Amino acid sequence: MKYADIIIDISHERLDKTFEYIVPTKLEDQVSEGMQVVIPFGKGDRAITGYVVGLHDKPGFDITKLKPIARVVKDSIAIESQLISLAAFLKRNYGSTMNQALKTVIPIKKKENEKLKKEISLAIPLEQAKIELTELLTKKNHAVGKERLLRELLEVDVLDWELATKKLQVPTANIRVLEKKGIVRIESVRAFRNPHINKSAQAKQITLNQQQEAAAEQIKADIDTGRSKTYLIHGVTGSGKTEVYMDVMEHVINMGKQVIVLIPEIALTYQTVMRFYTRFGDKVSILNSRMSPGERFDQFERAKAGEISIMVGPRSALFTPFANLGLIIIDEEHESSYKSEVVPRYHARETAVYRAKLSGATVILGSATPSLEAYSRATSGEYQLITLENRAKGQDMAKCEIIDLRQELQSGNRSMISRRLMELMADRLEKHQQIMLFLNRRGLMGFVSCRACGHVLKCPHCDVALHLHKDGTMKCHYCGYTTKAAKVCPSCGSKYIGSFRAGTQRLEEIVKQAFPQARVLRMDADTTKGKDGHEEILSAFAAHEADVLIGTQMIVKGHDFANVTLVGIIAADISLNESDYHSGERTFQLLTQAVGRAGRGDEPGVAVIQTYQPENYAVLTAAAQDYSEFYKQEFAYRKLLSYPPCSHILGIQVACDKQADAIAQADILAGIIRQTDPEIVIMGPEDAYLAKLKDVYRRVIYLKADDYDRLVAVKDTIDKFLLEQKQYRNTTTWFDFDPINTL
DNA sequence: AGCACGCCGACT
DNA sequence: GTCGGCGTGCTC
Repeated sequence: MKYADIIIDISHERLDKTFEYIVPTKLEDQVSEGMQVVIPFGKGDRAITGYVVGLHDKPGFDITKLKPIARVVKDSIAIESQLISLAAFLKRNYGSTMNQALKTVIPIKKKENEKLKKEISLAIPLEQAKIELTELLTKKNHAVGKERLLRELLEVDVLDWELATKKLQVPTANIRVLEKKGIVRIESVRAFRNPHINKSAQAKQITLNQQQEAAAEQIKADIDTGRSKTYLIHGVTGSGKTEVYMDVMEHVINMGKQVIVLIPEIALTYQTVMRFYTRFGDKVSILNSRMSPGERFDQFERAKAGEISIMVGPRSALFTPFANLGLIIIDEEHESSYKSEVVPRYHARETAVYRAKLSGATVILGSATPSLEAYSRATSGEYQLITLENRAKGQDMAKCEIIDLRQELQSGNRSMISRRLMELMADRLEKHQQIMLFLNRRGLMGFVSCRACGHVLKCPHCDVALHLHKDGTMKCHYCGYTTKAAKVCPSCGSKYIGSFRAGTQRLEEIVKQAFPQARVLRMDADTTKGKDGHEEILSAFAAHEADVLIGTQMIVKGHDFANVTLVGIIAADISLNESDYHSGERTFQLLTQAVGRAGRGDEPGVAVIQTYQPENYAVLTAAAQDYSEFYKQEFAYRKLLSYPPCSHILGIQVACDKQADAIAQADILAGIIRQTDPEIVIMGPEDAYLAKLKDVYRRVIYLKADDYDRLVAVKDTIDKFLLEQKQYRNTTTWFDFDPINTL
């Protein structure tokens, strides 16, 4: 007799353990580790799905209480044991239930999303079929449907079920009868939905330059000796990291192994995807967030079936069920989208390294502005550092000018655009070259406030400002609360109340005013509403249908515009004023990327950085395009204040609809932490950044420790306590290790 | 999570 | 006397 350990598909801490079931003899050859099964659970034996995570011959529980597995879920993708250990890794290192971890690791199984295509074909030789047909015609009132079907089958080998029933109007009963007689055969074929069909593009021969060649050869040599390593390719913008990736990818694929390529969500554009298609053709599959669960499921099935060898996609593509994974590439490794925002809040970089270890695969991280985490590991020798110092085609990096906005103001210019930038813009417009203006402003603009007393109108359910919409309403972007736009200030009664327009919108007006002849495109949340809004604006700009492109971060990522010779950064220090330890790093990355947009073609580029803090190290080092200097200073700062990567942070959030309970529970947890690890640094409990969201109050506690495992230990202690405590069961607690966004 | 068991209040 | 409130406990 076999016994199975099963994780049940209910995400609740109290059920977050394995339950043992008997494997019925008739299911013994079907049940394996990773299989999805249906089991009777609880008093009423209600049918619940679960995942088999272990099998053994001896029962480990009171045998009289064991129930048998009901059935195996049909068409489920068995999670390989490797992915189960990945789930265990996520649970341990990022905090979640095993069920939540398994769900992030396995493809969403939705049977209704899986289209089955039925096909009809002849089950007998052609000659015999002809006889059958003539026999059929001798009958007086013979079924015309059958006749049509047989005639068609004499012509073609296989016939689509849909085609037969809809177009040929053959009644399904007729087909069934023919099947019973053994004349035709009906087969179900899975209809895969591959989102991209365009194969017209031609692969062009790519030759690596010396620098790229050296990088690729180094990695390939290591792969050949069978030692899996993690590489960080630090290559300046335009150095051609992608060519290096592709060269190594080809090598790995020729070895019969598979490759996962992670790219940031925002870079998942047509161009990026096409580069892989033209090089590798049908071997490539793409995952993106716009795909339906069914489409994603299909792609994972294809990967498991061995139909593809490359999966390109965002964070979640990391869990592609490849049997023989040889390489994981993480492009733009520093991007924050590699950190999950839902439990388990895993980081793709660490998780990729772990998955690679499990299957002996190699990891390549690439960035022009590596994260402090990756770069510090590279300098310590944990990762292999590869540097690409020159642009692929030998172009010079753009020249940078820093404009001190304080001086600008002193000399009477109150505009968003400095005189120097104006001057350069006029020059470029005259030369018919293109300009990009970059306003480094995140979200929260357009809120409504009173100009008399400064009162800001907030959502009654959330701790955030309401946004004014064009239809005369005010909306909360977090919960959707909508109300009529206020005419007077609810606080002081003043009628001088209004919203600030988004910065990009005002910038557009200023540019149009100053250069009435210039064609201006604006790219922000307002102008990119449609599905391909992004793409449309960018390709219009690439086709030189506009002279000036104005936008937020989204315009600085990934696109090559050969004719852009001037990049203006309107306010470099806005992101510096964000109150978390990443602000310097984020500013440096954004500025470097923005500067890197200039001078991609033959003409040299110029970048103008406008700032109120021209002496700031992030601004200075970005202007000088000096990563190592930036790294040196930023690392010293992190070291001094014990921030990652020099130390680790655990954010704990307690949420409850009753504010008093949230506060009380957070205090209790803080007490427990003090007890279990008196040495650990505790900050808080305090209100979360959004203290109230959808009428739920949130408290946060931050812990700091040099040793990650100490934080894991605290998490485990809290988990255990939560399981045992009876009070405050109405609160929910979750963890965020090394958080990227302020909780 | 869901369901049963169980011990107290206001009802046919 | 019983119906039903939701507190407590358990689920292989």
